[in-house]
Amino acid sequence: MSTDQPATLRVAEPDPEESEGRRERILSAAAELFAAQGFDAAPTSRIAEQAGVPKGLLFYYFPRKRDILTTLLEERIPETPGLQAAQAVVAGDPAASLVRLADLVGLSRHESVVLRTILFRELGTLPEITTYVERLRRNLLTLTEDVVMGSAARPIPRETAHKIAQTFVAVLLDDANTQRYGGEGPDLRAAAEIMALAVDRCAAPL
Amino acid sequence: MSTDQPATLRVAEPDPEESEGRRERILSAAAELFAAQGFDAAPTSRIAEQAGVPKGLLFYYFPRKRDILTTLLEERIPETPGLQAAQAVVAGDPAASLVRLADLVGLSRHESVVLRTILFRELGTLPEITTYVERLRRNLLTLTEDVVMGSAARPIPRETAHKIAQTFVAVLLDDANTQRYGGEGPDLRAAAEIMALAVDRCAAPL
Amino acid sequence: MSTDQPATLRVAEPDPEESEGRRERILSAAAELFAAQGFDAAPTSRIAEQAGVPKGLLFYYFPRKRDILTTLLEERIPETPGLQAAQAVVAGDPAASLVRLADLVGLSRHESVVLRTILFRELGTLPEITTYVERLRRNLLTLTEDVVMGSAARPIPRETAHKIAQTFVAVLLDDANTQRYGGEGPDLRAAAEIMALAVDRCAAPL
Amino acid sequence: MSTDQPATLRVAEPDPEESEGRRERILSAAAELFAAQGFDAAPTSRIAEQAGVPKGLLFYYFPRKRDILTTLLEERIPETPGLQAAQAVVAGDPAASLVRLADLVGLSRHESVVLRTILFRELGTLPEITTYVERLRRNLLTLTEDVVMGSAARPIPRETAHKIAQTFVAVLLDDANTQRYGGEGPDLRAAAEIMALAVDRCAAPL
DNA sequence: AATGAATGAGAATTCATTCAT
DNA sequence: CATGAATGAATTCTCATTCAT
Repeated sequence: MSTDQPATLRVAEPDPEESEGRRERILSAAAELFAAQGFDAAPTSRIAEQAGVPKGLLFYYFPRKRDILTTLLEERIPETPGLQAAQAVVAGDPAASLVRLADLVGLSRHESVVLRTILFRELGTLPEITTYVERLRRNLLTLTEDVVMGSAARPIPRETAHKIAQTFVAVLLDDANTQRYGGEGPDLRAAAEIMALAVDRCAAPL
Repeated sequence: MSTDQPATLRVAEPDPEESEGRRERILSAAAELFAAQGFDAAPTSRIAEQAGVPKGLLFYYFPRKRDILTTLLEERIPETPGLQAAQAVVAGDPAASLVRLADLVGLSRHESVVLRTILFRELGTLPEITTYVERLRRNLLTLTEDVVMGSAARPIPRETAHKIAQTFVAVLLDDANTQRYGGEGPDLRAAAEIMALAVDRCAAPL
Repeated sequence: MSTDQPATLRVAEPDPEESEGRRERILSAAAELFAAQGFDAAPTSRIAEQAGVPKGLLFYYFPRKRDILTTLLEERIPETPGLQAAQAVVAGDPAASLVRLADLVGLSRHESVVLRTILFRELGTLPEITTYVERLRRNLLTLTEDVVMGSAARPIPRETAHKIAQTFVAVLLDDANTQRYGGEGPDLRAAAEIMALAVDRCAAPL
Repeated sequence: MSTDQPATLRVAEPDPEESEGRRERILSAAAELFAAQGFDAAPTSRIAEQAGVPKGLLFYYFPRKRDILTTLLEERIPETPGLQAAQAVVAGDPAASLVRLADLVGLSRHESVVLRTILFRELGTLPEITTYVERLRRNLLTLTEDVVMGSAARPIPRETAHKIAQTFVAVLLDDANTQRYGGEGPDLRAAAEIMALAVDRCAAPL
């Protein structure tokens, strides 16, 4: 009885190496290496080695090397679908709202950084990547625009909100891009404050 | 007779193929190919072919392949040295000034795009590239800050100018990055207008 | 309850896919693929796929890949055992007799062509194949010689009949070989007529 | 002076291994191996080894493995172009003429046998091979027909000559095919005699 | 100074075969 | 009996780099 469930669990995940599942370990190792050296420069043999699996297994799961990359896109990269503008809105405080939004989309969450690095590096080599990045920008645009509209103390023209969104999304993406190489990027909080000033200025009847 | 051979030498330069100099042609061909397919995916043989020079010559001028890349960085990438903030300033009109600045630094001039593409793609692989991009950002920051300060109708705090500069430079760089793959990036003019609103709001005594 | 399972077993055979038996389906698929692309170029995985059986089953029935080939030779290639010269003989008409013989041995029957293709292609790689082809030629020689002797209007020397047989069998085999690639081979009827002329000439007292 | 020409020659071909030229040695080694084990089963590494050249050189001369095969076809396989029917004709003796023709086309000359082996084996895999074999058959047909017409003691109908040619060419090709595996093929002399009988029979007014 | 033939260290990928279940 | 996940040896091919001339 006490052996029932525990036994299964104990046997299922016993080997520390097996804890993640071999297919997943290949994906993780590949993500790490693609990010560090680029897709072309990362040999499949190294991926297998780092994942601790035989070389043949890579091609059992992913017939061609690029399938590893596209699978990474499909399975590992978080979309922003569930995210609602309302979750970020701090009524009457656009600056705080935008900072919160940035936090929620989490482009700079560590786990994301590795994948984002691959994304920005390999941009333009695979159509899938271009498509993904374009969709990401569009999603962020809509989200940001809604947050700006929703958090403004007084109503502002949608057109202005749109321009602000364009600006802020660029900052968001430039920030993500900067993190690829650990450089000093834009200050998200500062940008949010500037956006708030613009909101304020344009809302004010003057 | 003795004049015969020298004549050939004298004529050597006008040859259209020779017009640019073989070393330069190698660099141009490499730039094109690195941008199009990435550093790793561009074979030296293709570079030689496209440059119209024998393969051996590549390694005569550039002992290792990566030397072509670093030379490209050193010799071909325009710095922003001569540029003075004053050249961009349109007194009293921050928006126009920023647009003008963007134009002057010319990150999106066609010639630049090729090199920028390489830069952003190979970011993180060569330390030289990281160094260059960081310097570029710093230069742009200073320049932008000065332009904002110089074009504001009424004085604004330097701290605010700094934040605006951070924001606008991010937009500038995100725009440059977008051009790598021909995607739709931020609208520079819109961003400039937003910056102007912020300047206005913060300058206004309210 | 106890009838439940057995019922399933009883129904097992009618399944259209099962109609031929899985082992037979493997052989058929292999024959097709070996003929189309050659033994080496036909992967076992494709054979299994085309046969609609799991890959493991191949090696259950045929421990090594070449066992599929040898089994094909043993079980699928029609010998000419039952065939009697008398069945082909049209008395007094050697030409018609030879054409009839060609028809009876049926080297060019569609089903045979596939196997013959493999045979001629893989000739020299497996000793079994060489043996088979040599036996085939000998059988055909005897058969043809008898048909020539039996159909000649007037008696001819066995030696001449032997030479005619050698010639006609060569035509038969060259014809079979030609069908491998769908090329235009010899005209069997024309060859038979020529043989008849020779018979006639040598039988005639002049 | 005396050192001038001889020196060059002496240095040019000194190494016994170099005597044939490396590119040629690759082709010879490949021919041998393709004939012995088939195109697919002969690894490029073995070819290089047998030719005594580094593996990379194969791909320097022949970018893809199949280029070795097609080059063999283009450069090593003797066409029958210069051959004139007249060269084989022994007036009034069709049998001798046909034997002589067989000798002149030399399908069974040792050097040819290796290449012919490849040809017949790989028939159907490369279109170039099919084309070549079809052209060969056509050339032989014309040649044989002319020899038959030219050597007949008394005139015979061209149609009959054509049928005889079809028959004899089939024997020729079957003979070549047989030599692939060292089996016992048709007797060319016997076939020639039979052809002569047919010529005789059909020329005779009876 | 210039060149192109040559090389060998890998690269991605394939595939027959094994074996635990 | 049957299976499909797993493996590693082998294969074709690429390419930066060298070097004799």
